[in-house]
Amino acid sequence: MIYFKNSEYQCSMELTLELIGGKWKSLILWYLGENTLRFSELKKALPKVTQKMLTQQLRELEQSGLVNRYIYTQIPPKVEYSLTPAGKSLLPILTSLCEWGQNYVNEIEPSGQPTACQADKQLVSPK
Amino acid sequence: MIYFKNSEYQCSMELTLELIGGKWKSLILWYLGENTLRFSELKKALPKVTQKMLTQQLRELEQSGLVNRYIYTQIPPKVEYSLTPAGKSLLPILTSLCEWGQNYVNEIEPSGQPTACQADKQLVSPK
DNA sequence: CGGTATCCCCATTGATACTG
DNA sequence: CAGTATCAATGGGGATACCG
Repeated sequence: MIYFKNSEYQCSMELTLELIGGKWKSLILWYLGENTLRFSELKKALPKVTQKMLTQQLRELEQSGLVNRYIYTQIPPKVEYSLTPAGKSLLPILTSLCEWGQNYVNEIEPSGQPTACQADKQLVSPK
Repeated sequence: MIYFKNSEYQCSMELTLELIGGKWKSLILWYLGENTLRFSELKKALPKVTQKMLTQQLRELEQSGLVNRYIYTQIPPKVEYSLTPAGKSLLPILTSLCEWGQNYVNEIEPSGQPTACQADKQLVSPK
């Protein structure tokens, strides 16, 4: 049994899922990657996530120390998000997961269009 | 954009999360590991999951081709679950996630008790 | 034992409006 | 622009009962 932040977990996997198992968390971490993105950029990259949800999940990731939040005190406001070292340390694993998903699709449906992990992300980064 | 099973996904990560992002799916895959477990054993290993949820998540994992379900036609019934090759191919990544979680805890709370991934699982396997 | 089938609640999420 | 605040709705998930 693991005790952490007033909760108990049966195993490390359960704890890990508490940190990144939220509905959109892995996806947010993945799209942040090595980049620094403004809130609106993140919102555009994740159109299926509502503003409310995005804010909420970002706050939790921030509490967990996986995401940095930098506020420019100006009007109109500007807020930038990036991964902390702890967050970045997760990226290799997320890459593996992504590749696993690609292999899965290719084996189930070999007819499908070729997919590429990095290409996915580049679709959203250029202005 | 990736099309798969009548749904469209923005990237491979989104697809992967569809497969294993369910509330308990990663945990189920993790506890199955290389083992073959009966429904009741799985239920005991995951006390926080209700029978309904466990059944439901297992069905979805089965549909996705990650879990085998073998039914002994006898009374009382006996059903055994195990990972398919596709499911097992995920285990190294789950192990990495687990280890990442341990490192995270140790860095945030160095005072904590030593944790071990494998030890976690052994707690539930003996009788 | 390993499930369905029902009922039902409340937590998560969405939609909308407002603000520094 | 990047949020909060509020209210409303939906469906995820719990509890219970029953079945092959």
